[in-house]
Amino acid sequence: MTLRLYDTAARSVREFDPITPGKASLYLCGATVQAPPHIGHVRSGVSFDILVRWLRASGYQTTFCRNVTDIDDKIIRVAAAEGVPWWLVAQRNERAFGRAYDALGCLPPDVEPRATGHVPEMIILMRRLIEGGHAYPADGGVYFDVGSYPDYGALSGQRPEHMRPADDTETNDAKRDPRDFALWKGAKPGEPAWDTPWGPGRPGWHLECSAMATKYLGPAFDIHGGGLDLVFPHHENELAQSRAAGDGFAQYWMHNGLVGVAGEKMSKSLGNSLLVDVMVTQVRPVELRYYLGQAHYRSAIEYSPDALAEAGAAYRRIEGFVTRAAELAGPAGAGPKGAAGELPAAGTGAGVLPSIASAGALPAAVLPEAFSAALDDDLGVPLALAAVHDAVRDGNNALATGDAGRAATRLAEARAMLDVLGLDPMAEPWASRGPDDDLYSVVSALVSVALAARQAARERRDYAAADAIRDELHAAGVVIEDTPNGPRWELKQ
RNA sequence: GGCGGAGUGGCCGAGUGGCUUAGGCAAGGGCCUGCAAAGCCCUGUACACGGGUUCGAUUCCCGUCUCCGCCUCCA
Repeated sequence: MTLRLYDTAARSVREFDPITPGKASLYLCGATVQAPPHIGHVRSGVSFDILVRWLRASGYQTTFCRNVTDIDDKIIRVAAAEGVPWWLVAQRNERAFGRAYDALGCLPPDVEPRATGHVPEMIILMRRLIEGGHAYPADGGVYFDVGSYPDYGALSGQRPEHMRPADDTETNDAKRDPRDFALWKGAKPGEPAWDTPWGPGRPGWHLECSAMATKYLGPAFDIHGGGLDLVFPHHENELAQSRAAGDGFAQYWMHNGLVGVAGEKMSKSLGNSLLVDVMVTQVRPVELRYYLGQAHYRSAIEYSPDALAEAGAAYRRIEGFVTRAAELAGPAGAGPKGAAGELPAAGTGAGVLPSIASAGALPAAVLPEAFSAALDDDLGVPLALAAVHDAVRDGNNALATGDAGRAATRLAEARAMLDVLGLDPMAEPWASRGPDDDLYSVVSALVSVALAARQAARERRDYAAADAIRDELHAAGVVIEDTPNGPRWELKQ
């Protein structure tokens, strides 16, 4: 089974046939750092993070480039409103995006270029376009001549003749045609500017992505990704300008579905943004990742607190199995959570699987066929998660019947699958405090004392006392479970 | 006006021309447990509406309704 991906340009699923066998290159339109990220932004990040992990797990040597657009109209506007330099706004929001990606467990890209650092590359690209008759300088700016490029509209299906004229067309009569778009915007008084042969100004949004993508991935690369809302005009314009300049550019265009709230797209102007910084204080980041990743990446998500809570419950079921099975597997597979001290080290011990994130390892050997087939089919995460749940159920059965060997096998499978999805509870960044933690050892000792007292009470059938101890521990955030091998405990929240 | 997408059981969410009632959450029943928690087993209902094609359609086609995204800054 080979990887098949939906290509927006082809409007169909295509077999992935990379430019260089064994390698994959991916450019993702990342943040325009004009505001802090909301969960729609990180849904895109999570979706393509899963793609990168799957490409690597499938053996592709993958180069992942995710840009930062650190100059645009809104950044300038926000800075002016606050009376601070534009770069202060850009830096602040870039940090917030970085926090959000990290919090959601998105692997860092191999390259994360900023637009303002690539003006020379943009100048070169503009010069090529002007010399080729596809662009023209006018009134301080440089514009792409849509009429010079017959394939314009190939990606989005939009035809220039059908486009609604922009409302502000009359205010920009430098353009030869209303549909022409700015490659470079001429400087206005008080605005940041970079020098070019055509005068000072700043990058147009589309140009920078073409310049950065081809600089780091080559004139032709494999996959270009982004949110569905970027298909037109942004990606259409990128494609037009790069192809017009003679570059092969992206071979596959992938777009993730948007996250809606109350029937509307999330957007700052509507005031309905669910900011990641706020969300992660209300829900565990790993559960937020599960929620954003569980639906197919091309589906629209309509946010609701209930749906988020359900996703959290589903994840906790998976996590519960992994934690309990790892404890049974012994120290080699010991979980990050509070381990029940006295459990016998039964089983073969699954050990700690190498993480794709850290080692680029290939756990494909342990990946169930159903899982791989699901992801190969245009990243079918929903079906892949069904395979995870199958392993969890069977693993729980094994645990219940004391079949340690089978439990260990299922644990290994589950963790390998979860690693591909960035959801392995025992891998970075989800692993929580464990025996290495100073405070943990104190808590562990205290809980052990309490559990011993509870056991004593149970043995003399003083259940009221035993339950009182359990309730008090519970109130303190320590949850007790009695197992055939004795009580175990975990810190919850 | 143009382009694209969606309407699935209480909820989230896959998928397919006729056997997967995907999977999860929630619910009910049972097992286990001193009780609880966790876990396991079992159970239920669906495919927006109206036509058409077909031996047969939730899945294909047409129409209707509703919704969403884009055409302007946007993941």
